[in-house]
Amino acid sequence: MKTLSAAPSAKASMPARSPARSPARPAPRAAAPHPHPTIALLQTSSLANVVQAELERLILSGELAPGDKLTEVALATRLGVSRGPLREAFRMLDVAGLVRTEKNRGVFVRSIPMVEAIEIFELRAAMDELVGRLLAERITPAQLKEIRALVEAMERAVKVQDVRAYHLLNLQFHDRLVEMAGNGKLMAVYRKLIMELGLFRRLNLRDGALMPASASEHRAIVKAIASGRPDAAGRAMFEHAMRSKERTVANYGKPHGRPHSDPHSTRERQEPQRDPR
Amino acid sequence: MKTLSAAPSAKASMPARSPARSPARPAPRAAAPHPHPTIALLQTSSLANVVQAELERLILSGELAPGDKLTEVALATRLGVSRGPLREAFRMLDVAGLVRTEKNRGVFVRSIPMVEAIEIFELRAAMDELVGRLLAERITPAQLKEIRALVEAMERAVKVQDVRAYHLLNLQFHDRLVEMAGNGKLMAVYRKLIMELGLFRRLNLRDGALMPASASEHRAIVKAIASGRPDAAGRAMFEHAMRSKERTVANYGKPHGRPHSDPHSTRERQEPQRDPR
DNA sequence: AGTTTGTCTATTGTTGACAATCCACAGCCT
DNA sequence: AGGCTGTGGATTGTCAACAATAGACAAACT
Repeated sequence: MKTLSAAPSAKASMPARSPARSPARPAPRAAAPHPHPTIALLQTSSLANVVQAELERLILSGELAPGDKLTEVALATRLGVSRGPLREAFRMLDVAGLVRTEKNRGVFVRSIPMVEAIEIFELRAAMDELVGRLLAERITPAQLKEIRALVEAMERAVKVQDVRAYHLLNLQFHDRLVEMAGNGKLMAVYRKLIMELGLFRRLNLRDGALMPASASEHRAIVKAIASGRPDAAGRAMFEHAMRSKERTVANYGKPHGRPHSDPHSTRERQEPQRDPR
Repeated sequence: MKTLSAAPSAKASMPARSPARSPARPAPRAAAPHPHPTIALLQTSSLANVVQAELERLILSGELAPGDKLTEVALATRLGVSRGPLREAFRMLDVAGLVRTEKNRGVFVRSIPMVEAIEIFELRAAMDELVGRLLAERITPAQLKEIRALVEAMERAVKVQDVRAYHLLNLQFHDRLVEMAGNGKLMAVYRKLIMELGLFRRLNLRDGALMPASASEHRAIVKAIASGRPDAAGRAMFEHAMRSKERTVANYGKPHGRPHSDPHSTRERQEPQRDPR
């Protein structure tokens, strides 16, 4: 099952998305049961969409870092398209919160300031509480089994101190829970928030010391959900999200070894930095 | 430093909006204390932004109704711009959820199905719960006075059976509460959801009989917030939102006099409606 | 010397033209 | 008649050229 892989980016705007919940739209066109993948892509995605997805990937992977200026001709040349579709992709990413546009000056990769990250954590907590409530009422045994497996995988990662694996599993765990809650809008907003948090480097891993705490909270969440009590499950998830926030805030300013001076550091990383007075 | 953090997202969807409360954005460039409004607009808004705002207005006012096809040349001519900026505006509105794009077929005003409206109501409930929690802790006496005035205005509207006034006051009441909560991200997402709900006609007014219930819940909300107990305030707001959802669902299918066969009915209102099997 | 003004270049904003695709309808074949 | 095929018109997708703005550097003036 590919559940997760498609999760984080998932085509923010989505012409071709809609996994289960979208009302209809069975086949992109007519009644084509097996459209060749390339054909299907051609039918649904325009250049603007592809460019948008690719830029999203570049940004979330860190290849384009917060503050970077996205020059139109340079990027268009690099991606092999003209400026038109690229600009359309810029507009999508702007609304999605991944870039910021300054008129007549250009487009820049957004950087999420601490205060905004905190806001996102709080909002996510509220949404997670709803997730817990919904799941306590409607989760199936098969789903319970699945998330228990994720929790166990996380505990193994803790034992081996594999911070990277833990991080990915953690994302997958929460994403699956949100998805299982069965509220499409909730899921869409949640993923958008997680994407923006991806711009808040300084968060990724480091300090594996607090992994155990997080892990034990996960077990408590599953237990509360399995108990079938909406209030308890909601509270468990809310508290977990708020504690994640606290942990992040606590780490603020800590000397954090740069994750890894990435090989792309040759690129210019010019913050706009106008108005120097 | 320019604190350009001013209105992080807000701008994307609603450039010219946000009446009095917008944090700052005093001078777009340099240190111009009193930029002529027209100048300021020229400095910040490109055609794509203006077009986006105008389309947003047309859609939310109902002048462009759900299902309407937005033909590029027609709209571009009507608005006096070329197709480029118009297409960029389309991409923004697409991500914002107001229109839906089908490759090689065109852009259509989205229509929110009932199930999605319900999802939005639930999500809003979760967010409102957070709003209540936050407000119980940090609301000021002046703010309390303000929202009490709104509640009283709503009660007057109920007494006179002015459904339209009540509806607007209700929107304002909740918007102010969210704003007072002091979480910018929360506010941005909340407003986006409300905008999408605006596409869910069948909701606006009608059945003024249930106004009193809604109104009394508002008073309970204010009371809970004023009491300073986060749990109580959160619960009050959550329950209110969920009851709003129930009221809407209950009205589903009821014979509802078409709001008003608007004068624009001459326009084609062609649903795509392909795939007729 | 410091400040202001003028010019120049790189980059963005906008437009119009060209290519590709879809849809409807007419004509042909069985 | 019924269904398939091909053509025509309209609309969208993409591109490249043109106009406008911002930022930087140099010259001129006080």
